[in-house]
Amino acid sequence: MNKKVKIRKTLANAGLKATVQRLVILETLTDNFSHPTAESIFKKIKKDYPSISLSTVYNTLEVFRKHGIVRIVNTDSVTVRYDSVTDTHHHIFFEGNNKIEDYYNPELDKLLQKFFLKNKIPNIEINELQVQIKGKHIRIQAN
Amino acid sequence: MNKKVKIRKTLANAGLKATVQRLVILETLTDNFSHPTAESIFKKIKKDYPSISLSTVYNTLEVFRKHGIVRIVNTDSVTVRYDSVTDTHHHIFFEGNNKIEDYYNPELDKLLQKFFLKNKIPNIEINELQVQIKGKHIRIQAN
DNA sequence: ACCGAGTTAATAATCGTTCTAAATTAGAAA
DNA sequence: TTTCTAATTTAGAACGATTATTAACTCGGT
Repeated sequence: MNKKVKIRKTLANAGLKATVQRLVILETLTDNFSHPTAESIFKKIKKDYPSISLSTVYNTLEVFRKHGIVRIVNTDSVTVRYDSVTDTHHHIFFEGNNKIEDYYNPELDKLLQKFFLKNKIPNIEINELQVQIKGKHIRIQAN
Repeated sequence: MNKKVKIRKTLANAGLKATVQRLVILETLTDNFSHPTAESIFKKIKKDYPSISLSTVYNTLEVFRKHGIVRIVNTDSVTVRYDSVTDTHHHIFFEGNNKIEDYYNPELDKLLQKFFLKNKIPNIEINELQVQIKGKHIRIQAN
């Protein structure tokens, strides 16, 4: 299925009108794996579509979040970053260059689920387990 | 060892002057397991020590963070929350009431370390693995 | 093509955090 | 104990990110 059609379908499934702004914001987000900020999404879009407003980007991202179309990535900076992938996955935080990457590993998910099934925490019904992997970006040695 | 003495020692070890403000901020933080915000630390202290400034709280927390005395807890809200426990541990995020609790489990740490030793991620030298446990607070059934 | 609810744009307001510069203070040295 | 100085604190301004407001616009159903 074509990308644009997919995006339209996502909006329709959520019961959201397919406005130009929503289409372009969601497309920007799905094309970018860098977990952009609202501001950087705005700037990227502004080039091809100068009439877009920053508040529309904020509003739209919040609407998307409420509908589970995007999620917020937890960083230790003040600004919020977005991710259009909402299924179970983890995040790699590269020290220094401020990059964030997705990390998928169903085996890890299973391992964690199993662990918390055995080691029940009282008073909580877990619905998400997410690992934050933090470290330094290194170059692989050629030898 | 007495609590106040311990706090003085922590500051001395970091090479930081033991000012009243630092002592009281660090004490507030170590007494509170609720991962407070800068603002809420400020308010708590203000009662007994009305001359404290909000910027001092911000400054001091940043100094502490740089010296590894406190760490920032990643939430998906805009405001930053602090934790005076800096050794390896995980966080439980309770949905709804906005509470955050520490979760210790050396077995989990070992499990994760072992996992990532087997499943190496290219280009990264991992120095922290932290699990975010998210879920609903529930009441245990009495039967 | 028209209508109405939903959406957007522009901008003001707010919130949390950082910066600035002058006043104060801890702690080393005399 | 007093003096000195660099470190620290204070108050408030400035800043940057986000949210709220409201009038104008538009999508999609008729």
